[in-house]
Order: sequence, then structure tokens, then C-alpha cells
Amino acid sequence: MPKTSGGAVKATNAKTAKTAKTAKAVKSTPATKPSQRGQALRTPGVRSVAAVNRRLRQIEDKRSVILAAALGLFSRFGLHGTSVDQVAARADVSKSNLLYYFANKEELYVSVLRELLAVWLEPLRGFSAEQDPREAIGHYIRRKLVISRDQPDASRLFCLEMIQGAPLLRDELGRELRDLVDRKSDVIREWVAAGKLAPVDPHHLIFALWATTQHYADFGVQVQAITGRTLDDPAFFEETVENVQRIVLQGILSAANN
Amino acid sequence: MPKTSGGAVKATNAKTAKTAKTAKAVKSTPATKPSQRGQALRTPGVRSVAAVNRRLRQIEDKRSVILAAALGLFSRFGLHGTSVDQVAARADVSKSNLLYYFANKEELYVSVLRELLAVWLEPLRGFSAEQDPREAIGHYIRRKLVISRDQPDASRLFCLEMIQGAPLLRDELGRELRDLVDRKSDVIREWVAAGKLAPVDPHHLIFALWATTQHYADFGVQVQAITGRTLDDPAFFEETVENVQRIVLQGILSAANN
DNA sequence: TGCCAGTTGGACCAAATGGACAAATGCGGC
DNA sequence: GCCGCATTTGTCCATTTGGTCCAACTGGCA
Repeated sequence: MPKTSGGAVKATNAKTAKTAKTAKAVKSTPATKPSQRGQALRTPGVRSVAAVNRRLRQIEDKRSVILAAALGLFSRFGLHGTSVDQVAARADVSKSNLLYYFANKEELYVSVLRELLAVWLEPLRGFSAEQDPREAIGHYIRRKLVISRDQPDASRLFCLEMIQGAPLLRDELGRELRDLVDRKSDVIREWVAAGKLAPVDPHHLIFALWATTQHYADFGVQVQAITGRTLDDPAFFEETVENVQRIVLQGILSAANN
Repeated sequence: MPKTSGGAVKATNAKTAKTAKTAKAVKSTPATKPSQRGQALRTPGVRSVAAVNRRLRQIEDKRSVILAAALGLFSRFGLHGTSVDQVAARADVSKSNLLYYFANKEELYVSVLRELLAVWLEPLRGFSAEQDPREAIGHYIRRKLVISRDQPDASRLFCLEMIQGAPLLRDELGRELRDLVDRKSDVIREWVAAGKLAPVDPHHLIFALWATTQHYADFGVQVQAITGRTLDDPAFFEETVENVQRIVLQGILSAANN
């Protein structure tokens, strides 16, 4: 909303003058910013292939640094709780420079998310019907817990986004994730049909797996407040893997009671 | 909606002058704002007891309305993603008025959180050693899922706060929650000792219970994206209760494999 | 060496926002 | 009807922040 009070005040003081919006004359678009050339991989122009490739790698590197910094901050403070300045500072580049590589804050955010989703889904791809479910699921739990330990930021940001209704992932969610889950659900159903698993709804099983493993990343603070330990403690990590596996695989009722 | 653009316009015209910050002279604190009188319940002054009580109730009501509005917004957009204006609008009060009841945004936020923690912990209090664990835990799962269904906002905000490191709940976490969990852990240990439960670490069991049940609130969007349903669907709700109970209590391995 | 696309940083701006302030309005008791 | 306090509102301001603009620089190439 307009709200020009600030502008009005400044307008009154002498020195200002205003940049006057000088006729945009030459439209000095500085060639192609990396944040723009999405597909059009570049007109070879004159540069040697080697030089181009080198530069391309440099660009990728810098983007990575920025993305890493952004992940760290976004995952803790969210999109709105993080300023571009902060990300730039953490990535050790100037804000302008950052905005040279990412058109705007939101694009940066989405870029981070997109990388995330891949990492996050990866472990699930492992499931296949030939495997022994006990093995496959036990292994899956361990892998997810490793991620919770080594990349808690990724897990947290994913959770953050989900809580907010995943406005920027909705499409991906409805497509990629859903497909993958559907495929793996079939695997689980086969296991059940083969009598290798108790009759359990695949979706709910997958949710339980996600929930129990992610919890140690997303609620890491709580876990630490209660147990006084973190997954970084190897003993605690193993203990966690074992307990989660046991709970999900065998349940908690004693044989006598079962 | 305030929106002072008009004011700005006025500002440019002669009369303005600026309020000049006149020496703060009398420090005209307007008696006691509700946002201040925390404990000092009020010097009876002159008002009749009846009148005072009525007013007190009114204050509580208004605070509740604001808190509810705040919960709805904070839980989706976080502290930084929500403006005081938005909360005020949603609660149908002016921003100034809101700030009359809550000294500042952060106090409002903390107030919301404080209410939350109580709701959130309540179900766990139910556990006691005399109960049949199968019953107690099954019941607990149901209760938590009811909360996930009926108060997803609360669950989400709690999760949000936790992800951010719970800077404002750290103390409460270290004290209240920890104590409660410790006490209930003892109950679980007794169950295990009595052979009613398989040997499982109480902490991890509690985490698993929290995680699996909250998941349906915090990741509600994901759940819907995948299953196409919500807990509001009674059939889906029951199906969820049953599956979560079965997974946690009996595990997923078939008897043959167990 | 000089050129130039591609990069980088700094000054600057407009919008948004938290919140201070003071004037206004309501209201119970005298 | 008047007083004094509680409540409510409109106005204004300082600060933060996303983003623009432009001047300056760089490294590869003719």
C-alpha cells in the first residue's frame, strides 16, 4: 500500500533531489545474468569452449555456496525470518551479487527447496518387492536417521515448508512425490500379500516411517531437552536406530501380550 | 485497516510541522494497560467488585479472540511472516487496540505459545502404571490424533517453534516438559519391567508416539496430497487411528516373520 | 594494449511494519 | 452533570528490507 509518509519527509529536505528516472535511454541490460539464462544455455559468441565451461563451473560453485547459506538460514528462520542481506553475509558475497545469481529472494528460496526434495525422496526409491521387508525397512530407517543427523537443515526446511501449506511445492508434491509413494505402496502391498508383513495400509506405514525418523531432526531441540543427547553422539544414534526399528517392525507389546 | 496514506498527504501540506517530540514532560502513562498488569491484579480503587469482574471477563474474552486470530496466522506464517496488522484485522480490532492488550508482537506470540504447551502436553498426563499399556497407549494415540484433527494450528505452531530452536520455550521445555516426560518414562519402565511391554526405551517410544500422531497435523498438506483425504473425513480418521495403533503396538512384521 | 561481455559492489529507494503518542470516547461512581 | 480512569482510535515515525541502478572492475581474446 502506498503510504508515502517516508518519501514525503525526505522529499522536503534539500539534498535529496531524486534520481529523476532519467529517460531509460540505452536500456543497458548487462548482457545475460545467470539468474535469467535458464534454458538458453548461451550463444557461444566468441569464447573458447574451455573458458565457457570454466566459467560455468564457477557460476555453479557460487550458486552452491549461496544455496548452502540460504538453506542454513531459511531452515531456521523461514522465508520471512531471513533477509537477503543475512544470506549474502553468510555466503560471503554482497547482496547485489547474490541478486545477480538469483533474480529475487523467492527464486532463491524455491531453488533451495527444489534441491531439497530430491535429497528427501532419495531413500524411498530403494524399496523393491524382491527385498526382504525387514531388511529394506530397517535399512530405510537407518538411512533416514543418517539424514536427520547429517542434514537436519534440509529436513527442517522441508517441514517448515510443509507446515505453511507448501505453496511453492504443491505441484511437485502432487506429482513427483505422489507417484513415488504410489509405486512404493505397491511394493508394500506385495509384501503384505506375500505374508511378509502384517496387514498395514502402505500410506500410513510410510507416514510412520517419515514421522519417526524426521522427528529427530525437526524436533532435535526437544529431543535434546529431554534426553540431553543428539544424534551426533554415536551411541545415541545407534540406540535411536535400534529403537525406531524395533518399534516399527515389532511393535512394543511383549510377546506375551501380543 | 488503518493505512495512513491520507496522513502522508496531509504531511506535505504546510500545517504539518512535525510533532517535535516535545519533552516527554509528564510521562502520561494512562493508568494500567491490561498488557502490563501481569500479577498486580489491580488496586481495588473505587470500582465495585461486580463491575471489576465484568470488565475482567471482557478483557479475557478480547484477549482470547486476539489469541485465536494470532494462532491461526502464526501457525501458518510464523512470527516473522505475520504482521500485527493482519492479526488485528483477523481479530477484528485495530492494531492500536491489539497493542493495548499485548505490549508488543513478541508478547503476543509468547502468550499464544504458552497456551499451546498446556494443550499439547495434556494427553500425556493420562499415563499411569496401573493402566493396561495397550489400552493406555491406544487411547493416547487416539487423543493425539483428535488434537491433530481439531487443532492442527496448535500442533503446527508448536512444530514451527521447535524447528526454530524454541528460543522462547527453551526454559519451559527444560523444566515442565522434561519433568513430565521423566515421570511418564518411569511408568513405561514399570510396564516393561512387569513384562507388559517389550523392552523399549521410554524416550524413544514417546518420541515415536508424538511423531506419528503429530505428523497428520504438521504434514497435513502432504498427507492430503498423497492420500487425497484429511482427518476430517471420519472414515479416514478411524483408519488412521487403527493403523497408527497397530503399527506402534504390534509392529508391522507378520506373526510368521516376527 | 585495448575491447568487451560478464561480474561485483555501493548508493539509493519505496514499501512494509512495529510501535509510540495523544486525542477521543465510554463508563461507573459521586 | 461531572470527574477520573479504562479503553479505543487515528496519526505519525524510525527502521528494516527487497530490489534497482549505475559505476567500476576483471579476465580472456584480438
